[in-house]
Amino acid sequence: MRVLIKDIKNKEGESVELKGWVDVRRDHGKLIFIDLRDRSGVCQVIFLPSSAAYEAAKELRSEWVVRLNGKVNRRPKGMENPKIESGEFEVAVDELTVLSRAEEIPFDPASDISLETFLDWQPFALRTEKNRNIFKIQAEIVRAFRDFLISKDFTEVQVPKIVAQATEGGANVFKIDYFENKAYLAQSPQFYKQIMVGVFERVFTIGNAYRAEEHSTTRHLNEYTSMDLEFGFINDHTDVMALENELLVYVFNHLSKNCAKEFEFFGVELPKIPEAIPSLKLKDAQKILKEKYGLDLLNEPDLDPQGERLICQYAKENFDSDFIFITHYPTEKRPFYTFPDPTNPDFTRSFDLLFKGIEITTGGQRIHDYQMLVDNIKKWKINPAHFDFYLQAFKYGMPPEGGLAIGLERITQKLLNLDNIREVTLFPRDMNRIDILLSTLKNG
RNA sequence: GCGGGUGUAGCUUAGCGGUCUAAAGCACUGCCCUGUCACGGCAGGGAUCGCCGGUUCAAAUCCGGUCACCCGCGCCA
Repeated sequence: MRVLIKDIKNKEGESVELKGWVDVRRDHGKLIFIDLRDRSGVCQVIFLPSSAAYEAAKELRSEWVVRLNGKVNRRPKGMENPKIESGEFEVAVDELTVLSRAEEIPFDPASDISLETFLDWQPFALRTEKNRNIFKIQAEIVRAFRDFLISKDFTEVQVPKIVAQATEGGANVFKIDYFENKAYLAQSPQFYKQIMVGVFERVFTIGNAYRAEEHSTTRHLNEYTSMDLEFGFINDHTDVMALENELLVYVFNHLSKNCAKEFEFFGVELPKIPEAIPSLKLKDAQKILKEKYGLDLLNEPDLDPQGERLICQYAKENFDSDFIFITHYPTEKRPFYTFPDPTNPDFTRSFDLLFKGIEITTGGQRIHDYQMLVDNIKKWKINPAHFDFYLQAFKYGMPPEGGLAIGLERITQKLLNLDNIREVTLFPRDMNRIDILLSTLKNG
């Protein structure tokens, strides 16, 4: 029976079978050490000249996959390795089977590589400790998001990614051939999650969203993971903000419990998240930027990247918060379904959440009144006939509702203080690359 | 799309007009090593310095073009 590496500490003196990858080899001639890696951790195994496996062990190289049998021994005094969980023990191997050989590895997994090399070699590069940690943390973010919402009586739904209409305007969409017709890749699950509020009252969905924007930045992807939620019977957008606040507190608590080792690896602390994340109206944020930092965006409908960075700095200095809500974006800047502020309809009951200088969430209250939606669609000069399907949900009774979306890769990136969003994306799609460089297809 | 930057062994980098017949660490090959843990020691293989052209007695090094990638901006999660 196979034993996992993390469990060998309970098997002292016993003969165990281990399976895994050769992490590194240290050949001392008469004495060969291998660091063996499996899904649970790393341990040292030792081959002595007296072992039947000794000759075969001379052949071993990095990333070979092996099965071995040996006895778990406590390491000699002074030979413990405090850096690894199994460091007080080692396995003296007497039987070795090579399950798979590996070619010479293309780079040193313990050293830094360039982003380009990482992307070129992702199927192998993801095996490094750094990358296992990144994607373990990301998986736990998703899990915490899901667990929290389920505990709040939300229902998870799956929604299509092929859509008939270029829904939201603004961002560009990918056109695809759909039999005899054109179709598009969804920019967001927006319409479907709203429709599902009429069914379940509270829903969430985690899935890919597509943006055909020709940009090359450290925070954009053409395919990203959107964590969306939407729920009914709200009073206004502040209910959505309050839920997100509670959600994030839950997520970070979960991470501190389940990913302490991984965060330690990156040398980062989890951000402090206030019980009430500070909030500014866009206009007020713009005034602060002008007065405090001399950045004049007063006539802009939004903050620019520098404005986002500065207002986050302001939040850190004045509220000791890595997070800040910006609310009340101009009506003209937001999609047609955004709920206007009754006290000043030029602005909306909408918000962005900024975290360490970038936007990680957009959300708000939506228009739930059928006639108001239809009027708005006309005002936005879109053909309401294209939205008949969506509008059914509102025609037949929709409670006041709202929701939000969190960019999974962005929150992961900022949490770990990593430079480029592609470092936290499995197989990122950007202008130049779909796994392989598109330029190599052009030329080859 | 616009602006800036970078391209030197498999990887990470040094060299930035002559001393370069291109250097180092890791990886790879061979030999040595019974306590290493990114083991160590000795030896070796591996690069027409992204590509094309120009300036010069002389170009990895300067200039122009080109290709590729990276960063910033618009836009956005």
